[in-house]
Amino acid sequence: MIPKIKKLNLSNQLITIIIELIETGQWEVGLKLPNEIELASSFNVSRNIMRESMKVLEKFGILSSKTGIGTYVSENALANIHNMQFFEQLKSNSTVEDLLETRLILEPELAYYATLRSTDEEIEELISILESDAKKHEVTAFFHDDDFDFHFKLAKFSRNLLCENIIHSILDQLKSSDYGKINMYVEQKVKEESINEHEYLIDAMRKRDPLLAREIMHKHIFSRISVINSSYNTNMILSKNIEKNRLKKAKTNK
Amino acid sequence: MIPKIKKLNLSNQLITIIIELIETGQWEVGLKLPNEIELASSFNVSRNIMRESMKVLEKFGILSSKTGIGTYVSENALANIHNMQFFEQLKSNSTVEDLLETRLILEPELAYYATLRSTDEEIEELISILESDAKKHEVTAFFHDDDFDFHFKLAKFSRNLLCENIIHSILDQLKSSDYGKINMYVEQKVKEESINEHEYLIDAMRKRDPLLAREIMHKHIFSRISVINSSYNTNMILSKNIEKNRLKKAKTNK
DNA sequence: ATCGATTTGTTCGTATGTATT
DNA sequence: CAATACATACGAACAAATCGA
Repeated sequence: MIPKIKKLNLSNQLITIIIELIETGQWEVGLKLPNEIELASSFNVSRNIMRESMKVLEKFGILSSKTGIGTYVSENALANIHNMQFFEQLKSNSTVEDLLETRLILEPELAYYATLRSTDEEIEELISILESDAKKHEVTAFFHDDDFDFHFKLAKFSRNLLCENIIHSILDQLKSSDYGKINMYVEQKVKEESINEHEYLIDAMRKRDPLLAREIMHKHIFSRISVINSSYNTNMILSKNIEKNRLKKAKTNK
Repeated sequence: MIPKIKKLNLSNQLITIIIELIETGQWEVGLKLPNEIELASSFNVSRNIMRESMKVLEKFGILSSKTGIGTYVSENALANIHNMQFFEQLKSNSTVEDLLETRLILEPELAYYATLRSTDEEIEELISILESDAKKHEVTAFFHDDDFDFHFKLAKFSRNLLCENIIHSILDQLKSSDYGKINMYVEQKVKEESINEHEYLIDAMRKRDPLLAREIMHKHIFSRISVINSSYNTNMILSKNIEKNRLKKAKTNK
């Protein structure tokens, strides 16, 4: 095996170094940094490199620069360093299992809240998505934009912006994953089944029955996951029935 | 009212413009961009500003530059643009209500999964946190590091890295919010109550009773939220009892 | 395999705008 | 108003990596 030599560019190195300085407390929160010229010379880089790094750290809420005043370590630098690491993971490293399981956790509750908080007009919106969905008789993409829209709008109607964003990111991520590609070629029968489940959900929302809506959404996502599991990827184990196996695994791995 | 004039610096403006170009499809995914000098002149900025902007967009996984080759719009640029917006919101704009409600949704489920998936040794870890917690007889910070650790470790033991990170970010955010500061000065009685709830939860985990663990965690977070609501901030309405009022409000606001 | 063209990576010098005193 | 300190911005140049002839 030939070891891969990753040559990090200066600004990325600098970003890492500065984050470490803050994490280890050598640069305390709220600290006023020396000016750009001094900083650059103390790190032995040019001013532009210094600025490129600081620009990134500023965007992530770790540093904060004010014209004519100076640059400071942000008050919530530590929290945002973690957010940044979270972001790195979200960007590339989330497993399909984690993504699907998070949907299974979040979306039933969001259906619950959406049932309580959505307006009648908003429920009509969901119906119109479903109709445009049902009209497409051809076996098109199952995990297509309409299905995406339905789940995304429902998250929106739950009136929790944070959860809405989380779901949006997860759905985006899934679309570009293998799971998303597999879902494109699912058979017509499964597609119709899913549309039916969406219909049941809307019925529950119309009746303003949040508990029923939650239950339907849970079954819906769970069955969707199961279909994918059984037909395409046996490793994608999510079923609650086999969680005891996981438990054993965790014990033996110890 | 004097309108606030926000003078955005060039690179931030440029970042916004480029994101819009990609969102509207004018810059397609996978597109190879002109070289930095041409780009800079077409945007009427210097090459350094161009580079600062591109560096940020690269860190967010929206652009991708390779030495000697050129710069491209990333394959998952659209997903990462949304991730970036999610990040912006996470950084600063999440309401305490949304943060707490998301805990209420996630953590009971995480307790469920942690009960199924944690090792015996990991449960012991939770106990040791609790003991160091209980030892501190003085009325110290209630929402202090031990409480944080307990909830964070539990999320870790759920074996879902995505959820673990979400919870970590939320707890970080709450600590630095008004809610976090209020929580510092809660009375001894409430603190003991909370520690007891943690104990019940550990008992349920030892019995490997996931449903009970979930229920206890839900009650725990819910009661914690209620305490804050009733004693400090009547606007922080989260109780499910008053959700019907929210529903009415949503209707009338339409 | 070398050379030249292309492109990003990096540096320096200089000028401008803005906020504090 | 002037002096100072700082971030913001520009332009020219060279270094390093990559690709194709």
